[in-house]
Amino acid sequence: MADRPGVSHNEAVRKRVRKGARRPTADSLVFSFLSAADVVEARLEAALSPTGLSLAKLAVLHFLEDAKEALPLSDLAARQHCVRSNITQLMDRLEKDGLVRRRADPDDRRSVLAELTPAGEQAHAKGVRALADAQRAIVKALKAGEATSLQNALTALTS
Amino acid sequence: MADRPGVSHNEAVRKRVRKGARRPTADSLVFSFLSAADVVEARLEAALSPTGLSLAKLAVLHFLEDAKEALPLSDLAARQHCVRSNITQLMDRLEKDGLVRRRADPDDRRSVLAELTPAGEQAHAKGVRALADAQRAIVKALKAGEATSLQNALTALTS
DNA sequence: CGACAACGGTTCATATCTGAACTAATGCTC
DNA sequence: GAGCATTAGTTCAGATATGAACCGTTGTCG
Repeated sequence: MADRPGVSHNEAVRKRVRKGARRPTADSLVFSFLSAADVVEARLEAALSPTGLSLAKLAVLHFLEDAKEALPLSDLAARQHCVRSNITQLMDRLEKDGLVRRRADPDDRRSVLAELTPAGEQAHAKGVRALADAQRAIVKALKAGEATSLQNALTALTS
Repeated sequence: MADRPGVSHNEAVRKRVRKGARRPTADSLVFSFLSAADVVEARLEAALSPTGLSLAKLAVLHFLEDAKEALPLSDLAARQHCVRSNITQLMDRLEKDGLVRRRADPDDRRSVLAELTPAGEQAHAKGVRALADAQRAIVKALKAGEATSLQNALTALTS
């Protein structure tokens, strides 16, 4: 077997799902949940890949487009729910891609502002379109009732 | 805000969930799904962290314990659903932790076998216990019907 | 048998991510 | 206004992943 591209990574543990259990055990349910999430995430990532974007990169572009103005990197970290060092690196890659620019904040010399380049705006538009298509395709697999009950289960799980 | 530990990483994009939409839109459902998975995964990871294990490491230990014999690294990659280079590195770290050993395969000089050390067996036992507790706690948040309908939705999503 | 494809592992470059340590700038407080 | 905590960003080390390139080994086939 060649190195398959793939659904992948940590999905591993999750796949230990006993077949044929009628009332799902705690571990089978939890792991099939995580495994399903990996599958879904991989599909989004795959839908995005022709645009050269990842979910992480698109998120940054999206925040900037959404805000309609340059944002401090801390702000991006807060919106991304990640640590600042992650944004530093993401920005490095996005800047190398020519999709964003770093700019000094005139009002606070500690702060660095991120802004979209024209290329960044275009990439964002493409990315959003590709993503929306993929999301619709995914949700289409659910019957109406399933979508609602899934939503309820998600709320229960994270509350 | 200090760099909070946390739930984290790519959860970012997923959080763009419109509040108060009665019939969830495709993107809100998909992103709240991925976001919920991050929360759940973070809880498992947190439950495991006192044992010094990650989900990735525990999975490897689990496969070895389960097989009751040394396994070739390719085999681990297949079970983990990941590329072989990932296993090479995971094994390096596990070996540094003293939890597994690499051994030559007498029947195939290309192959390298992984086997548990006594410390690895103990770590596995602890890890499995911690994980099971966490899984039960997570599933307990679901009502009986919710668990079943969640399972159905997961099947529909990944089929 | 000898060429060559396929396999098993490693190595390297790269992408995400975290968290700790550091620097510079700002704000607060006595 | 000097001193100190806080904030913003970066840097570094390290975990987890992918995928390409590489090297022995094995197995197959003309």
